Amino acid sequence: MSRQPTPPQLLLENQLCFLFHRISRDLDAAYRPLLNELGLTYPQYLVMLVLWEQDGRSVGEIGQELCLDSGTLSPLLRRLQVRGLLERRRDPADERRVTLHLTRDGWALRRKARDIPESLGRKIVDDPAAYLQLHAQLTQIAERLEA
Amino acid sequence: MSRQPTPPQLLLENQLCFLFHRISRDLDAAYRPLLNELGLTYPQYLVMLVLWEQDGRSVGEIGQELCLDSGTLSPLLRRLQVRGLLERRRDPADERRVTLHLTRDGWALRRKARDIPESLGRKIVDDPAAYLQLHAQLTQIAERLEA
DNA sequence: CATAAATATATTGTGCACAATCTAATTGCA
DNA sequence: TGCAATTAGATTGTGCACAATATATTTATG
Repeated sequence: MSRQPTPPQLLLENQLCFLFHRISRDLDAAYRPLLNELGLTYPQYLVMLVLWEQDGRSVGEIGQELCLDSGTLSPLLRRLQVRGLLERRRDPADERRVTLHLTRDGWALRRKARDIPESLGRKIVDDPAAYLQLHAQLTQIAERLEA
Repeated sequence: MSRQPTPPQLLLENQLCFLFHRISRDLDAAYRPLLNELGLTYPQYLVMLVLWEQDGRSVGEIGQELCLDSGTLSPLLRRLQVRGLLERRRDPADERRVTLHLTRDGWALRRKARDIPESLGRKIVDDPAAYLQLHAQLTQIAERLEA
């Protein structure tokens, strides 16, 4: 039987990838109680961030911003629509496109979300300088992986 | 209407959390072609890593190692069993426990996985010193979030 | 010893992620 | 103009993640 000891690179504790995987789930769990009060999941919250920043974007534009395809976004957007947070309209200029438009309730939710980012940020790193350093380093890693 | 400009902390580009979310998915995508050749998904690969390191662990022990509950692990382990990579046995000493045991095929897969970690590691950071620094920083963040 | 509490795992239901496929609309070009 | 290629989005199917709940076994307690 091939029961040699496991080579060190196959040990879980040495793997950077698992740390990213794990932190991503930790963050999701940290967001959950806060977002529950807004009735949103984390990916739904991301879509709301994108629309709060610029309303009326299309499905494709949101997908590009969040690196998500229509298979993920279509049902997610339908749930936000059912909740009454946004409307979907066919773009008259290009009938293939569907644009999303926040409702009054969708805009109102922004006030309740205002304090979430800072609250979460503090859970990751305390020091603002470390925050910026890590942000820069991770941005570089993400872009490298997406290249 | 409440159409004040979005406060900066609600801007997607300023958020560390989204970077973690995004990198986690980028890594998943980077693993996919490599793991496809082994017929594994990334979470299945994590379970195999844990068992290669120490065979015969229980569902709960694996869950603790990977921070996963039985709702995720039960069906995942069943798929690995159906693939013939492991067997599940009721622990005779405690009939509530189910222990997992790699088959010959499960062990054989370790050889094919040997080069994956290094290949992935290089996609994240080139410099070994930077790898270690980031590993330490992320470990601290993960432990802080899980505290 | 009987039974209540705790523990280990499984099941169900919801939602995200992504590949593959499909439809409809638009664009390019011969 | 007419048709092929492209583009936008939706749908389907598989798998992960997690909350809530259920079941069976073990342990603790009176």
